[in-house]
Amino acid sequence: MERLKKLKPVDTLSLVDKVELRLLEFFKENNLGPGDPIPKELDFATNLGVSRTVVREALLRLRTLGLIESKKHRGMILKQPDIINNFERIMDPTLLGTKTLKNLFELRMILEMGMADFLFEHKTQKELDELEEIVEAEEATSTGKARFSLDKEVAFHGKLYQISKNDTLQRFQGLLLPVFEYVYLKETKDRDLDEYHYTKGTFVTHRMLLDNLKVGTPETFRNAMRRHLEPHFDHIFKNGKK
Amino acid sequence: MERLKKLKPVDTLSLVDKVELRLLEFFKENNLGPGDPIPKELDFATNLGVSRTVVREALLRLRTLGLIESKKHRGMILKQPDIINNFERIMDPTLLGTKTLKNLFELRMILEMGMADFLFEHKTQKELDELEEIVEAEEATSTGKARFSLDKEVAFHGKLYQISKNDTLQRFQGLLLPVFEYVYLKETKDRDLDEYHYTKGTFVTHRMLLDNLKVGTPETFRNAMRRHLEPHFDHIFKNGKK
DNA sequence: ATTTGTATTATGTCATACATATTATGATAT
DNA sequence: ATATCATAATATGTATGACATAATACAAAT
Repeated sequence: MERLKKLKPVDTLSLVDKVELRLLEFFKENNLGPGDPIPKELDFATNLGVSRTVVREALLRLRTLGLIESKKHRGMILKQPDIINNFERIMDPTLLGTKTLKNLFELRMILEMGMADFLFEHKTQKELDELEEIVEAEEATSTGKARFSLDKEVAFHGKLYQISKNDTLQRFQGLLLPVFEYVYLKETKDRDLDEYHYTKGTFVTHRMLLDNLKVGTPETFRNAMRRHLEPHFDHIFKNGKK
Repeated sequence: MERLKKLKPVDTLSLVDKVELRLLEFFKENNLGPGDPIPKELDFATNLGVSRTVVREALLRLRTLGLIESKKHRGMILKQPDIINNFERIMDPTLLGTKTLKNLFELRMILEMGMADFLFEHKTQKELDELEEIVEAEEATSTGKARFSLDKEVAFHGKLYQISKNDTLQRFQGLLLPVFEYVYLKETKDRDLDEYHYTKGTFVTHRMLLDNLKVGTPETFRNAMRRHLEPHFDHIFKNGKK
């Protein structure tokens, strides 16, 4: 009975699984890179000794992952995989678990805290002006309280990501946005941000962040951002402990 | 001729595209979430008025994205999509373009800069001890110079991510690792990190980061981390300007 | 009660045929 | 000769029907 332990499980991979792996091998063996055309489905099928169906499903997977692009009715070529794109289709807050949502919300805060150096490195006058406009529009409608309407919030922080000049980061935050909104709304239901007590009596507004971005340093900006995000940090850390 | 502008392009979506969207709608309409079983392929096919082939391809896409799990020969159920998993298969530095690589490298630095608050919030004595071990092992073999072997580097920073207690972040960094290594190696070829001149004459070692994590604050830690990463920041920003 | 056989079921795989869009090529008209 | 229009060739897209296979439940057997 004990001897059964020696028996290693046989590969239970489906044909499609195997073909997918073989295809990836094939691309590597032949040094195929983005832009290169690949053989047609039928050729793969006959050479691999499987039906076109199987080849097609394997190719479809790689296409779904963004590794292959299908020129309709003409052929397929390898493609530079688009990392972010895969997220987009599944980044639906209603389908993600609460734990993942929490993680993603935290991730966004980490990004905001960590991007300071890139902002200062890449900021331009034009962008500062645009940010200025956003803040002014905000001030015109705001009551001076801590709570902003969600769209103003999004506009301001979105602009920051844009200034970072990192496309991947920018698109990534675009994906995190629905999550942010989702959690934000849930959060503001629980308690009233207007009433929130900032540790030093004042809260850091978008205006202050902007001024800081203009004349400050990455270091001062990080500290300002930390205080700007304080309600969120507080919320996360408190809830984690209760 | 001008009137042609009014003509909006007809939907060029393939049947599979449409079915994929319909399926997603269906899940929402019926309030289906992770764990819930979904109708079988044939039922979808007859009800949608398309062949099983099309339904199957649409389902396969969602499966590839991790939205659906197929219990072999028994049926399919909705699944909590695994955000990170999709990355893993395509995160091959040789297949990613240099621009994306640069973005991802930057992204990793942003994460390291931004995670301080979470480290201080979640750190435990046990983890500090483990980090201590890592640093000691490192010091035993190191010459005291700025350059560390890659695996020590990975061990230390990997531990930090672990301390953050954010699974998504942790797995994300695991994916970024190959990119980091890839860029790191290219970087250290260009110039010698041993010779690197830190702005204040000293460089921040892992030991210092650890001590800071023990007795400092998120704020001091961020500043320490910034200086620890200074060679990388410098490299990125210099190259961007030339 | 545990094991073993059996029917059922939904997915996995196969084979074939036809539809459709793209491109190239050649035919036609001005 | 240039531009426009048919035509054929090609590879993917879609449809259909069939059978294989694995998971499960339940009956049968020891």
